[in-house]
Amino acid sequence: MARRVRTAGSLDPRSQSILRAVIEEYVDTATPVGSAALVERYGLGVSSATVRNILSDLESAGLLTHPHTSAGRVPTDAGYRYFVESIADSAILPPVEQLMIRHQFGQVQHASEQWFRLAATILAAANRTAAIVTPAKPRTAHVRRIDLVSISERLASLIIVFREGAVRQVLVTLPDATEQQDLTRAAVILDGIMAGRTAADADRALARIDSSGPIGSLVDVVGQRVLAAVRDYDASPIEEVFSDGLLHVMDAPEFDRSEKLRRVFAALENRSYLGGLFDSIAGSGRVQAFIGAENGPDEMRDVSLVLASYGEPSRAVGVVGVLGPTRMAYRQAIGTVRFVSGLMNELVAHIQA
Amino acid sequence: MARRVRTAGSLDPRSQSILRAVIEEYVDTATPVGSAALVERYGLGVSSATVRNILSDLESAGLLTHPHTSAGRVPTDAGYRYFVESIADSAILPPVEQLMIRHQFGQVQHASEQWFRLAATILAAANRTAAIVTPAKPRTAHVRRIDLVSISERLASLIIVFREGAVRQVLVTLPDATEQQDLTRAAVILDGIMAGRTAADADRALARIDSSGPIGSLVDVVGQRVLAAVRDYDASPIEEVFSDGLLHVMDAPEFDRSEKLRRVFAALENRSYLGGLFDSIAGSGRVQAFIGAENGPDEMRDVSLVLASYGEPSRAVGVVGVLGPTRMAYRQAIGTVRFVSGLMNELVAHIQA
DNA sequence: CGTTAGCACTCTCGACCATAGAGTGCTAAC
DNA sequence: GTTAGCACTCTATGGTCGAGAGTGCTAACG
Repeated sequence: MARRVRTAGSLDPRSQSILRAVIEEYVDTATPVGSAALVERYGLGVSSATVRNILSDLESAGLLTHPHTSAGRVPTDAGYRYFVESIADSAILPPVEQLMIRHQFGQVQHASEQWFRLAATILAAANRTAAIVTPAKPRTAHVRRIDLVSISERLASLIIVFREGAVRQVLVTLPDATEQQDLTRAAVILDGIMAGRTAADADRALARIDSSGPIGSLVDVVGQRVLAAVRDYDASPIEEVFSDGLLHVMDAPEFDRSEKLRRVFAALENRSYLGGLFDSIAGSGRVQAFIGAENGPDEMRDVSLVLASYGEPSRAVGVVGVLGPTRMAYRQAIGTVRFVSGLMNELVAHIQA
Repeated sequence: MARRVRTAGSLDPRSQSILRAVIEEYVDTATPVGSAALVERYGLGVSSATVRNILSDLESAGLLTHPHTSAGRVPTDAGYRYFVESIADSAILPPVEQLMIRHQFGQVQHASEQWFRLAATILAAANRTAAIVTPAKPRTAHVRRIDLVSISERLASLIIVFREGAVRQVLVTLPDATEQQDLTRAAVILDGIMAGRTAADADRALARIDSSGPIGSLVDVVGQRVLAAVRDYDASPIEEVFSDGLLHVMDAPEFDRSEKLRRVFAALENRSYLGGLFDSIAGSGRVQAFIGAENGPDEMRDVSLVLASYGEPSRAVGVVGVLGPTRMAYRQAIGTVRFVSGLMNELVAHIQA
């Protein structure tokens, strides 16, 4: 009897508040919620019979389901979606929590790796879910600095600092026995050639290099390694994924029997999936929720992600977010993710000034 | 009727081979093994009744147990221990596999991080267990090189390269607006002061610095940050843990119901436990197995670790190893861990030459 | 004296069944 | 439109039963 409710787009206020109540209760208890429990615990001024009618309407609107005839209601993905849309704008972290998080960032050493870890830890703890953070990564990287440190006669450590903040270190086998002094000279030359360049630029610049003489050939060899490293960095869709709170996911009762859990972990270890997802939000600047089956692949149909990108789209962007069961405290999740992504924005802006 | 068997120390050959058969079968099937199955599948030239007698002896020697009266036998931790001792020396990886692993290491970029990842991946795949690798870390680190890269007027990236191969990057807020040129000068000065030094040495050297003048105060500020970073590096028991194959652990039937699994993951996230364990093997240079309850803490009583250290004890040491259910293919595990740790040894020796 | 066949005994596991409880959907009255 | 009442449905729980697996013991055997 879909009288009151026609489409998910327009719900009368009472239906809406009952939907909220169902979601709230289900998020809390993880068991299907019945009409009696709602009336009892949410002081709606009506009887359970009335609530039953409305629940039935919400069900035919596709926002709730029934595991079986005699069980209570459970939100569908569409139900969560409706809920999320309705709260998205108002989900803002209370100032107290904002302050606490800021404080924690103040405590830590000013190394970007520490920030990513901390961001993941904070998100995980605040939401009792898993959290994911990726470093900001540019589409095409620019070299800022090149350094060579002698390790032994024929081996050196090549260090590349990118404008976007990342640092890469690789070992280089040298064509001839070489002193630190010559390495330093080569590094200065390369620095002059490469600084500010992208992989494509650098390729052209390197072609014009005079590779005669002992230093020349050294510059040539190392230059090629730099190029390879920059290309390598460009090619990987995500640099690294910092995660925390996987235990929280294990604790969720819906992942009791380990099959679903296994699928989730498998999807997480598989970076190409995350990479694709991240592409789709990179630069949008807004918090986005991916609920259950919306995620596409089957292995993620039991979880939701709440993600936001940070950074300047024209420079480098990264992603922060939270992963948990579809039965997730979305308001809290959206609030914390929004705030933390804003914070990461500030940090990145600071670095790329 | 512990006739044939008195202590775990001396077993007659037949008992020994039956113990092996039980372990082999149990590792394979994960179900208690009965006398009939043994006779049938292992062509022992005796009847099941005889085998039963021996099984009973092995049980009173503490090497096997009974889940309940009418079930087959299951190895105890002591049983595995006996088995491990008896094969430890002979567990050597076949040359073909050695070659394949070497080949894979040859494929990868010469960056130490990649090696750790690869080592973990190889160990996990070869044993169908989880694998753990930590970078080689010195007890007290020596600075090899210091570099400063300007990010903005008041912000610079400080890069510290350690003799032992690690690289650390932190951001430094500068006391005054500073050009790259001055940063470079400061870096050269600091490099002169710090190179080859430990935290303690550097502390003394820094105290004697002339911190007057603009460069002087810059050197002072950055010097303190270097010191802090070096101390920080010294203080952390493990730099980082690379792991892979956690999914394999989830797949083991003994971790069906997730409680045990949860405990294992919790123990893994908790670094202090791993740190302690690693301390106890660091520098021994041998492959060591920690079987079930031998691990001490309850949360690890269902798993075994097969670990080896690598590196020069006087320099830096790291750990490689494998983590799986106590029901683990120890021969394979010991073989691969031994080989990979040897490989890591070579790589480290190469770097620290 | 070690080995073996035979057998009674024990315990688990899955199937089956009955019952209690939760919650719905419908009807009829307000 | 709301509500009380009630029949109905489905799950979850617990108990019983039989089959099957495997042991331990006893007595016979070489």
